[in-house]
Amino acid sequence: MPTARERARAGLIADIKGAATRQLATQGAASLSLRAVARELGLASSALYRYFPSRDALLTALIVDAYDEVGEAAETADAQAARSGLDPGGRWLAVCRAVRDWARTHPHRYALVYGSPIPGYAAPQDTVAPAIRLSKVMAGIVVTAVDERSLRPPERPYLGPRLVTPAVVAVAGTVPAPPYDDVLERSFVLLTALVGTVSYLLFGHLHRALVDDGAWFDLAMAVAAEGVGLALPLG
Amino acid sequence: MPTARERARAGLIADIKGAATRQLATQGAASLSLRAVARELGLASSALYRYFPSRDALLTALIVDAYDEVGEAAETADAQAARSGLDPGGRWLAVCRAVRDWARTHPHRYALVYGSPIPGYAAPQDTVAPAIRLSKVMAGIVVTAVDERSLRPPERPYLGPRLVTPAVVAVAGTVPAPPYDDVLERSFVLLTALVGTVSYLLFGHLHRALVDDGAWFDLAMAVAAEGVGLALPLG
DNA sequence: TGTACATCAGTGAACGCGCGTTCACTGATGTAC
DNA sequence: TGTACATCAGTGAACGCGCGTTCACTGATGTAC
Repeated sequence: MPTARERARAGLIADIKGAATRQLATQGAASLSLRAVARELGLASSALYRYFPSRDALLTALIVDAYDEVGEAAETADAQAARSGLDPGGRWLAVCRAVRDWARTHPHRYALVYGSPIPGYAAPQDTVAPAIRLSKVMAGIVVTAVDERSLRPPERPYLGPRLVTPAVVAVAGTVPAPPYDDVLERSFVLLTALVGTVSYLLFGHLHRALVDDGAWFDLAMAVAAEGVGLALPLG
Repeated sequence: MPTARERARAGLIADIKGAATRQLATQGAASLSLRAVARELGLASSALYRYFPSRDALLTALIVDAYDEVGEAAETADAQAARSGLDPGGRWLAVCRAVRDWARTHPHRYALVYGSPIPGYAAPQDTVAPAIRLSKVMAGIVVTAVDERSLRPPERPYLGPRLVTPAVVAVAGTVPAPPYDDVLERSFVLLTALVGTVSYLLFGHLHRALVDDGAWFDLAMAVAAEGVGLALPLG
């Protein structure tokens, strides 16, 4: 059982992250201010140093949390879709929508992890594991589709040398046999299309270009997945 | 003929933009500082107000220039590919590579326009026309592919109501007849996959994931284009 | 070609404000006997 | 159960620095006659 001090500490860490997150919305990550956070909480700015050794450490905590929430949203959506009996295509569409919805709800936290890098900030090793949770979900779905032979083999397979590193193979857990041996290379497109499309929508590049954002998003994910051989359920 | 004053003015405007662009690399757009720009040029900070009415106006100029350079790179690559007798797939791959190369050469200017929005900055109308130059190139290629019947019709066509606004139709110049009547909706995926992939590479999300960035980029563009029915030339 | 005047470029001080981090300190909470 | 001591939370002043924008001004360049 935690002591009163420990509980107070955990609570204040959460409060600090909450206030910092609220600041992201108005200031952006680059000008996240410890003093402003302290002000909002009614603390002396020096008090924050009891909880985070520096501004960058606070940023790292926010980044880790954001990756973890995106990853969890994706995992939950995938698990629920699988339980509902959906095929890999249905599972991936569910994941795409979950990521899109999380980004809509937390646009500034999405930008924190999938937007431009923060100048002067270098992400430490701690962010790597949370960052690849989404990739793991994607890889799991693709491998399932390969295993159950529901993935359409590529019309024009890639025949050159392997383009992904052993680290990627380790995340996926396997390299399928032909005609699916280029599937790891190909399936990164699912991720870049997802992140690219969500960013495009969120950052306003499709302002006044679309009548129905939601319907178009589903179609865009289906079109991108078609290139990988994955059929998404539509309409 | 321009007077000495006019020439000096144009030169100094270029110098200011150059110094500001150099600042982007170390500070990021959000903390672009007029005083630092003035310092680099050996001017009083107040002198900049003779050239730009505010910090945001300087930012707008940088954004317009960046969009224009991306657009011009795309237009040039497309024109040259077309002159070399390449088909629409070859032209689009050339455009993708040109955008990727420009982004590699000017990572911070790329982030300025395709990265996270700058907090507190609202892009004025002046940025719209330069921003859609790339889309126009893409639309031109797709329309050509439709016209010459080299675009593979969608396996699973989208049958619902139109999802793009009349403004988009105006940029493309036409809405093709079936089976290509959903091509405008589908072909935005070319853009989001391009921008998403370049961002992924540039912002470090594929750090240590790829053995050969260039070969994988080509493959990724080909996979995304396959979903739209466009065949890119590979290896 | 020369002069009078208007325009423009650039200065430097000022306004009012912000920041991250360090440090010696007070007072409260927890722990070992 | 009570006491002595160690640990931790939070303070407030200080260091040394930054910012955008305004304003009255000097001196140079351009223009009309």
